[in-house]
Amino acid sequence: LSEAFTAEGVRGYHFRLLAALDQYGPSSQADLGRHTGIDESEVVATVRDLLANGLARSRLDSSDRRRNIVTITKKGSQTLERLDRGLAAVQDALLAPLSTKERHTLVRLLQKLG
Amino acid sequence: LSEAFTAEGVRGYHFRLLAALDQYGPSSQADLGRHTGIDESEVVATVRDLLANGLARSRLDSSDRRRNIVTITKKGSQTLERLDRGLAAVQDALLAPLSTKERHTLVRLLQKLG
DNA sequence: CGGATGTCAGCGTCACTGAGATGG
DNA sequence: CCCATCTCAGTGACGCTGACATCC
Repeated sequence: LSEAFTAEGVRGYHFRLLAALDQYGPSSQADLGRHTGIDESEVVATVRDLLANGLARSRLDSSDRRRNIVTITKKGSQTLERLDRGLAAVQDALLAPLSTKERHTLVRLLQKLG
Repeated sequence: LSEAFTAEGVRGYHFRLLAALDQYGPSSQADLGRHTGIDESEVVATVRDLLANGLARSRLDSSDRRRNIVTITKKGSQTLERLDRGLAAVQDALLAPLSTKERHTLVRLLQKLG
């Protein structure tokens, strides 16, 4: 499950932040925390990792100097794509015992829970 | 969810070990690890907590002096019962959005995955 | 000898708390 | 003054690895 993550030198937090950056575009760290549910104190360290690995870059918001606008890089997008493919493969293997109809039912029931 | 645990001064590992002791009776620590899926190195520390809190007691197996036979105490059983009731309440609240039929379906689908 | 048991030390991830500095 | 943002330090639970001594 996580061999794809360690192969990319990435943890779950990195993946979730990359996915949020890809989905919402350049975001402040506070927004990243809100979109991913990751605590602000964790976002700080995780963004720092992404910057160090060239998966994202950041600049100060000129109109609000508190904000750190984080943007995904091309390298980050490529890494995210590989992680997405690996995740899809793992999910397929995990859900293999279920038929297509059963998968839909499972998703529906789990969504009802929250 | 976990307020019932902290109220008893207990973590998930404590609960799982108490439940295993209640279900299987006096067990060696190795057996506890196998029954609960908790790593041996974690069983060691967790059993030590249970002993310190009077929730379990242990003695050496006279026929195999490597083994530590752990037994649940009356206090441990009472604590387990309270935890069980608290857990049942939380589960009921969590599954409230589902009908009885839907709960059965969910359990069946999840069992297929595991 | 090989294998099982118990113990210990350590690491990594996830999740949270509290505090502080800066800026709107 | 109040609030948002960012940063840092620390704690706890969970899960694992490697090592070691003891005993069967």
